[in-house]
Amino acid sequence: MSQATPPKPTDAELEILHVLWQHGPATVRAINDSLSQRRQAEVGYTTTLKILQLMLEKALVRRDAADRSHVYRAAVREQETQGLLLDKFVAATFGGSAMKLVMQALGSRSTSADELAQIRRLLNDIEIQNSTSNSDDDDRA
Amino acid sequence: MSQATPPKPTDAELEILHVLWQHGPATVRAINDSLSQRRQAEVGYTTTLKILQLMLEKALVRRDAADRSHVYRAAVREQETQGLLLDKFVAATFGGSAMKLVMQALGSRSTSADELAQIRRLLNDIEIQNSTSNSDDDDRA
DNA sequence: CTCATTCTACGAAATGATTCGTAGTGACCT
DNA sequence: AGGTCACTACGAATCATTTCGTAGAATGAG
Repeated sequence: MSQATPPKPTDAELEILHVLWQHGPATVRAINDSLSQRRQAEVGYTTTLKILQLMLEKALVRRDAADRSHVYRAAVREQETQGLLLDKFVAATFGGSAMKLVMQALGSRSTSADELAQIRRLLNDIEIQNSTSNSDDDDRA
Repeated sequence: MSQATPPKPTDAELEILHVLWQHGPATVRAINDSLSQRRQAEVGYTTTLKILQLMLEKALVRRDAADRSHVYRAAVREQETQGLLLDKFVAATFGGSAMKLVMQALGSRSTSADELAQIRRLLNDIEIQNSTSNSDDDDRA
């Protein structure tokens, strides 16, 4: 059981993870280029390299050092990482209430009909899940 | 328009804002006590004081210095502040997609029937808003 | 008046994140 | 072989945040 959960990525680390999640394994050079595009300004090559090295220590990424230019890949899944960050954020900002967060996200933002329908579909799925896993509780309000 | 938007509060500042939002105006002493309760450990009195002084500079709080022990009050509204933080968070973590956030928040979390109903109600309200305020090709922004 | 208590103000240490410069190494081209 | 280029490793400067210690002023009790 030496598999400690990788720690919460910082902002810069998260940005690199986004690149890796989107593009798949990549060299420092490629990651740095993506990063420079994504922001408005050039990012120093060694800055990106350094962060990747720190991420390697934290086990947020793995690397293949077979070639001279190492290839990095994400070692954490997108959904899990986002869930982890979401938990922290909800705790700090909304006192732990995911409901408040959802209300705020939907309420103070323009949401298209498509998106609303998508959420409804999700709600239905969740309700089905809830009722099938919990047979004595069939409420038809 | 000299009303610059107060900056994004840090974690410690946000925690103090929570206290102020919940309890209303309070002295440093009272705030410090609430903080110490909220966490597991004692918080140094001067630590709380210092943060409040910084928050004052940033215009996150106001203070009444009439008495010897100053009374601080929140200068930013809860919903607005949460909305600001939410925007930043969604941008950094979900690439700007509030939808992904909502899906994640609802999907990977146990949500009660009550809460689901609450969200459905909110969805209905939003759809009504959308259809009444915005009929087809009538763009009155 | 004097002492103890409580307050504010401020400096500064400790920590974490981000950035970049420099050094060293290997590869490739001529 | 010699020179140039791209790469990794690493130290260190910078910046923001959080924390606390100390000093000095006001207050109230005896």
